[in-house]
Amino acid sequence: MRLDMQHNPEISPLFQALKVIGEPNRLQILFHVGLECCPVTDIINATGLPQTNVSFHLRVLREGGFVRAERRGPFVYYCLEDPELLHILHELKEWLEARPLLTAETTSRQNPASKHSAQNRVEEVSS
Amino acid sequence: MRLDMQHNPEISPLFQALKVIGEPNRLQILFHVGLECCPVTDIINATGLPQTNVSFHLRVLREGGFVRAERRGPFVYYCLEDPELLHILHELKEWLEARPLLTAETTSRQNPASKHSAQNRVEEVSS
DNA sequence: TAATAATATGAACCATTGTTCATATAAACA
DNA sequence: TGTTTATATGAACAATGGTTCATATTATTA
Repeated sequence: MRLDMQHNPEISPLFQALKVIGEPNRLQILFHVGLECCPVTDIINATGLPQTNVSFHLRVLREGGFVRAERRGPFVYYCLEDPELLHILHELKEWLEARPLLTAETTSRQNPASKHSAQNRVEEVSS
Repeated sequence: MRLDMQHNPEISPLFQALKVIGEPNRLQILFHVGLECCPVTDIINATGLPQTNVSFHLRVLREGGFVRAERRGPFVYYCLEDPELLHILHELKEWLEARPLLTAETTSRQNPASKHSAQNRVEEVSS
């Protein structure tokens, strides 16, 4: 990535955040924690991920300010810092699911059959 | 990434989308296109990215269903598929900027000085 | 205090993906 | 038709970042 990009004040916080939540296991962890705090063991069982991997992702989420850790006896509970995040993600999810489905020609990044096909050419527009 | 994750119907479309827009150059391109279609040359000039790189990111955005291409004479104009995306991203951005700032201890992923410091330990909670 | 359970960490490894290079295609114009 | 401009593509390369392994830390309990 170009250095001057991640310091662009206009979008820097946005892409820093998207980098953190744009990872499937972390997204799954966020949704599993949900509105109720839960211990790491819970997340390990729910996701099936190895303990060390869960700890890694929890650290990224914690340092991104999305969750916080609370020790309760031998367990460390993780909680969402702000449940509002769930609303925003839900809204994005709704929007994505409402979109018209993409065709195979546009979704596949290497489909030999679609090369040079009519669908692959850009729409011609009267300028 | 685990295979069963990207096929989890609950979050799959969400993380597929976040992967696409969670890249700084693509995010910059999305914001630059904004509400008005613009030719690739415009994006090249605005971002300073090499032409071939811009084309690469435009392809990812196109195949993700975020933008569409329209040829107008010698130029190919790119347009947002749905401006609603800008609203959602703006909302996320607002929320991020409203959050309390993170301390150096929590944001730094390898700060030797902060290791084993009081801040690095989890909050103790009466269970 | 020894042993066990819960979680974190650093380093090595490996996969994904962004970048670059060379080149191809498509349209406009001389 | 030859040349120039605009954009796309495939392959090689490089970097980022996720995963695993071994081990450390912290708290509990016998």
